[in-house]
Amino acid sequence: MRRRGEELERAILDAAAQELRESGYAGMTMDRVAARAGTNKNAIYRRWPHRAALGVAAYRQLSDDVMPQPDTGTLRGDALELLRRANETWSSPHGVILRALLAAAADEPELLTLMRAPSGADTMDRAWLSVLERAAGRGEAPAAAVHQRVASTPIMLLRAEYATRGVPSVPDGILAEIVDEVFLPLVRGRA
Amino acid sequence: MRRRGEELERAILDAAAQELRESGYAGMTMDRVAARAGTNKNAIYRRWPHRAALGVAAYRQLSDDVMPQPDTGTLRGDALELLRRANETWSSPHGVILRALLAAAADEPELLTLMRAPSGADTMDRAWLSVLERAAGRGEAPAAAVHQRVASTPIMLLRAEYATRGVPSVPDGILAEIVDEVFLPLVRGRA
DNA sequence: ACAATAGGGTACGACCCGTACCCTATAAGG
DNA sequence: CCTTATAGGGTACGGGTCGTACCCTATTGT
Repeated sequence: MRRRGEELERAILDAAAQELRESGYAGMTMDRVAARAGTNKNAIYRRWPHRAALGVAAYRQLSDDVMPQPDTGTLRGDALELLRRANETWSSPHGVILRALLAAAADEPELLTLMRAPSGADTMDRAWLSVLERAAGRGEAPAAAVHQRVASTPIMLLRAEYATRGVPSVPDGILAEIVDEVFLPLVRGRA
Repeated sequence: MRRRGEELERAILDAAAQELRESGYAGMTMDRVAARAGTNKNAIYRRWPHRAALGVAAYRQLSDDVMPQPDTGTLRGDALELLRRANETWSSPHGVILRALLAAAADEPELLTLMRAPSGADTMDRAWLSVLERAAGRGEAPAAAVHQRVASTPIMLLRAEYATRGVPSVPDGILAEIVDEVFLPLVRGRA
């Protein structure tokens, strides 16, 4: 009863994901993945060329969370809510792994493109855009502010916050500052 | 004639910096640094605990460029100029090394704080603040917009651009977009 | 002159990646 | 049903790296 193809691939991915969970990307070594999957590195390298490629694939197993739309009735409330959720995601164990992967793949462009989807960048952007659209519908924001780059700004700032500080989690005050000092003035102008 | 203390330390740092220049951070191996400095790893590890620590210290040798104040007469011109310079810095060989170091030190908070200074974050922030202050003096910006977080936003966005795309350099159109769609509306509101 | 210190030389253990080789179970095809 | 190509399993290895240990020697300062 020797596993093959699909089944074996699943087993490898599960093992890699488990290693990621337990030891992070730095601890996800090929030998350990092979051992845990009950196979050998041969079968792994036949499928993924690098350790990093396996890491990305395994991370994908790990994260398939959807980002539900918040609807607090105000632009500020929606924005703060989205930012808080993003902060939770990034500071969670998943986020730690994700950041390690991003860091490790910093100089391999192909891996970065692979990372884009699982990092939730697209669904995230859509969520922010729809928050902006609803605000525009309520008259809380001008139509000109419904813009891709405006929508992505708060997340970019949060991400940069993680990159510059080494903190495990960004304090809530910073989130509020991003919303009140950047996002809201950007959308509505300064009152 | 055996070198000691200050002199030896200089030689090690110079060797490390040279290795960084030639082979990047990944290629800056301890053995090679020791060989190039004409010493051995002993002397290195007596001074720096990690490879990463030596990398940071060596990078400091490499980059002591000042950021001269642009003064184009308009807020938009100043901002675009600062952003272009930052883009050049980040896309230069130095920038590549810097990014590799930042990535490598992503999970060691002490190293991140060490990186803050050489990454030019402080001088950069001051430059942006003074641009904002001059704009306020000309009546081009409200006093409320002279704010730390406003000042740091464009650089944060540029940095995030480097992080998400794997590009060696951010195209000028993106810089203009950051200025026109985010920075200027943020400072002056939407006309 | 002599002891404490710091460098130099070298070797080593531990770890990891990626590859090679050889054997065997399985699946497909005649 | 038998044969053959394929893919897994086991294992070992080369190459490279980090960080440490040991022992000897030059230099410094007392």
